[in-house]
Amino acid sequence: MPPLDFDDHRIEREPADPNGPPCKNCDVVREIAFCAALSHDEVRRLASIRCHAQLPAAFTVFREGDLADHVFSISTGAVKLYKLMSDGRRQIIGFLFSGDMFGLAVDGGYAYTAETVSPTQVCRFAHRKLDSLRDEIPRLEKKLFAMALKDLVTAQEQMLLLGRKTAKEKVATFLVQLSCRAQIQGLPPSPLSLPMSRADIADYLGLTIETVSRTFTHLKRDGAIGLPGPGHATLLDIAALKELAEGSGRG
Amino acid sequence: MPPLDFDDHRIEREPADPNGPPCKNCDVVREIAFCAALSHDEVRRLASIRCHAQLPAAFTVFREGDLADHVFSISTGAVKLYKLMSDGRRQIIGFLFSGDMFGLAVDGGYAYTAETVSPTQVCRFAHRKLDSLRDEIPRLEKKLFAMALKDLVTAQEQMLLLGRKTAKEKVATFLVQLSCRAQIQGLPPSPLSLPMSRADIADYLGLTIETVSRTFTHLKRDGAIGLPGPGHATLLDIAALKELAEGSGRG
DNA sequence: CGTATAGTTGATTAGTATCAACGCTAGTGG
DNA sequence: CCACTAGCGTTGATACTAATCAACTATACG
Repeated sequence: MPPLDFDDHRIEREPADPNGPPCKNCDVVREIAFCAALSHDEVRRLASIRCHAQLPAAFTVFREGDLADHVFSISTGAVKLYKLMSDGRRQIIGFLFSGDMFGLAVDGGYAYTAETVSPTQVCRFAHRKLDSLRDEIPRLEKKLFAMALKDLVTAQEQMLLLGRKTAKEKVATFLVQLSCRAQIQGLPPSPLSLPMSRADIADYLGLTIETVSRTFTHLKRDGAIGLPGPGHATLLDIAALKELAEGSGRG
Repeated sequence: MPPLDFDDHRIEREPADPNGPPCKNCDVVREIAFCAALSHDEVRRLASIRCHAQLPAAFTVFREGDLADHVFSISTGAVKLYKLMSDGRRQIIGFLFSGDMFGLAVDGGYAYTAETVSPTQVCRFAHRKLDSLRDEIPRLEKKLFAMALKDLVTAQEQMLLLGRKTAKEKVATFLVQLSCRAQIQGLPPSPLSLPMSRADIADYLGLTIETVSRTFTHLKRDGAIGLPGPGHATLLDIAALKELAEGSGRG
């Protein structure tokens, strides 16, 4: 159990004055995905209700069922979202990285637990304050909508993975996902950083730790990947991995 | 392959005149979930861009990857949404019933195929026309957002099912889902209508036809359900089914 | 230096999938 | 009117993937 509350890690809070000078962190805020389409003034208004924090690894941001009073945006780092069953079985709903948002909820309660994977910088927005901005800035509302839809499409893709793919296909898909994700962030597709543990990967793919480990080993023996060290992987044959991910893993 | 286009089943089209009298189908339109929160005038404007159709069973409304030009709302009947892999493996993303919407998409292409399970009445809205209404009616935008979020929460719940639940838990969850759904529609929770085939249920739960059939039989032997005939099930011990659904199925 | 944790590998088991046969119902056509 | 066929669902036998149980290594930590 993390002993600290979110606010113990709070770094700064922008002044609420909407007529003040552009905040010194506008560059950072602008990078945040759901600010990308906004005007300078709109970004400033958004920044005025924001609250920054640096969180350590394995920090629980909120738990499933908690009152959903804030929305979060990741500046740097990685976060996992998961659901638990009463006997401890866990399903990781998604891994999130720079620019991703989380914490939107229906009926006032978060639908999943959010926990940092590595040290992570986040922005926090109070739902109450964000709601009024959403009313005033239609583009913000539309952007949030688009992000929710993209999450939905991603979740549906993951349902196909969980319900119908083999272990090998699952792991290949996971690696390709991370590779694509890295490229979107302007990073190279191949020396891949894997900040999450094998247990996290297993709970994301609906497998056990052992099966994930074995499958990594198999892919390495096949020459598809390299495992230079813990927390890292090189994709040696991305085409083969993509083929596997799309369904050639049942022969 | 369905030989007919959607338009071959079109029944009527509301007049576009926003000053005309309330359309004779306002009752029907009002029932549609995403109209529920709207004013009479707003409903009329929505109705003016709507197009009704009666579709037969097993009718493909659209395919994954098709240009996403319309959003659909179910008046009566049932629809399944699914994704296919190249070798034919299928994952059903969701079963939809009266009041449910589908067809929202990102990047202009549908992310899944939509097919009727039974004869189904739907409303169709052109994205192009709906978009301008969304700009004019903030409540409509908010309602659509809320529905997308609800779909996201449902998808995440299903990810837990697919990744971590046993066959027995999956089937129990499925039955409880349908039962809750029936109650929301004002129907009794127990004599349950199962319009979808065993194959559909299997592809929804990430199982095979045989395992679904066997699991139904087991639940029947346990006294939890009754199977009076094809397409129907009675929930004899809903409490036990809910318990199973939440995770007591691994003993 | 001892301990804890993450990861890998091996042996065995178990839960579903696969393959196969059969019954039931509905629609078809003689 | 009744065989014939096709599709769906059930049941049984067997196979196989991935889980479980267990041992071991490597690394980090106090």
